[in-house]
Amino acid sequence: MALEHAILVSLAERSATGYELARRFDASIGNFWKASHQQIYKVLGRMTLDGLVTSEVVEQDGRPDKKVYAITGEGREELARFTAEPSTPEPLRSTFAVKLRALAHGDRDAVLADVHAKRAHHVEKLAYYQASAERFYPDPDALHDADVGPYLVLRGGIIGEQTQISWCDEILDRLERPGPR
Amino acid sequence: MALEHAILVSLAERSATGYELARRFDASIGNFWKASHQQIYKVLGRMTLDGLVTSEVVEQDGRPDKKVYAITGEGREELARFTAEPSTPEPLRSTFAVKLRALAHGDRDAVLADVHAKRAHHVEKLAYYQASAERFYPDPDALHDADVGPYLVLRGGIIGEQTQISWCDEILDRLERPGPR
DNA sequence: CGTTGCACTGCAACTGGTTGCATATGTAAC
DNA sequence: GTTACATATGCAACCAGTTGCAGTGCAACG
Repeated sequence: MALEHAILVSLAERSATGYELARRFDASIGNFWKASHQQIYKVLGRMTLDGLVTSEVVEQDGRPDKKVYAITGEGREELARFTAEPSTPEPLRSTFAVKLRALAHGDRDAVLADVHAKRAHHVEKLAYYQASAERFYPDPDALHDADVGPYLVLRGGIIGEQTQISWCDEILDRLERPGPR
Repeated sequence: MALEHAILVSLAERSATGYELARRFDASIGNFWKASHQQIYKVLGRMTLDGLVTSEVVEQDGRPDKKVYAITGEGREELARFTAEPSTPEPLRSTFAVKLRALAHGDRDAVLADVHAKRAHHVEKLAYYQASAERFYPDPDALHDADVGPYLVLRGGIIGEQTQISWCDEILDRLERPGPR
């Protein structure tokens, strides 16, 4: 149930509406945890009942009313409890690896095209992460305490994307090698 | 629904019982797709109805009867169709990253202990992957066609684990730096 | 002789997440 | 004027996967 905790982290950094949270889950938080707005509203409802967050309706003109959610003391406790809990190794699921493993039983050219697309995707994400790093943490040796975690997460994103690109290169190098086909 | 395809790949390599598949999903296939035996039996049932696999009951002495599953022509077609289909970027979900991001709101020492545990886990997996590579593909420049896919998947596992270890080292380097805490 | 462990299959209940749809309002572009 | 887009919230139906339980039978360990 880590979506709850991702929401708590996000609200601990700054209170927000469900809609804003959904956008954060498209960008910053979304770099390591994806969630749709439907899911977010659903979970926010349960979290309110559980006392982890509270909401306040704010009227706006020119726009629909919104509910601003804030983390509660209980929410902060839960978040601290979560960080203290030992984590279990995360089961990985890679559709791409399934496809690659199926190479000999399928369409080699199509897989190759897919690897190219995957590579381009990771190049784009890497550029985005690197831009974020330069923008938000230009001097990584002098970070505020509150920034250390987010910075290290971003670093993980960067080296992760670099690795994916290297993997694609290794695959392409082998599959596009002169001769076979 | 990639579990179906993971099962098809596995059965294309060799026919098996649900039980055997479950064990493969603990090891080789399980390196990139996890599934419990309950899930596997459930999906095998559906796949039989869909005509992707067939099963034959084999009596054994000293052991319970078993159902040996084999891929059908239709299953092979589906597998080929799957490899030809462009894949969408996989939404990632990392509980560890959520925790790391929550560093400032939680228990620093506990998170640190968790990073150490995570590092040890990846070191172990890396060793296992490297042993597999040496055992099954001692000469990567001379692979059978059928082995290229599996080999490249294993390579992805190896560089992925190395990256995770580097990430842990970077985190530890920063968090255990003299001075703080 | 009892316990543990492996081989083997499966159902039932639940949870987390996706997809599709509904609804309301204002602003900007065509 | 109409169409599209952004803001804003949410329900209902469905699907994939997890957890817990249940059962058979043989082999090995102590």
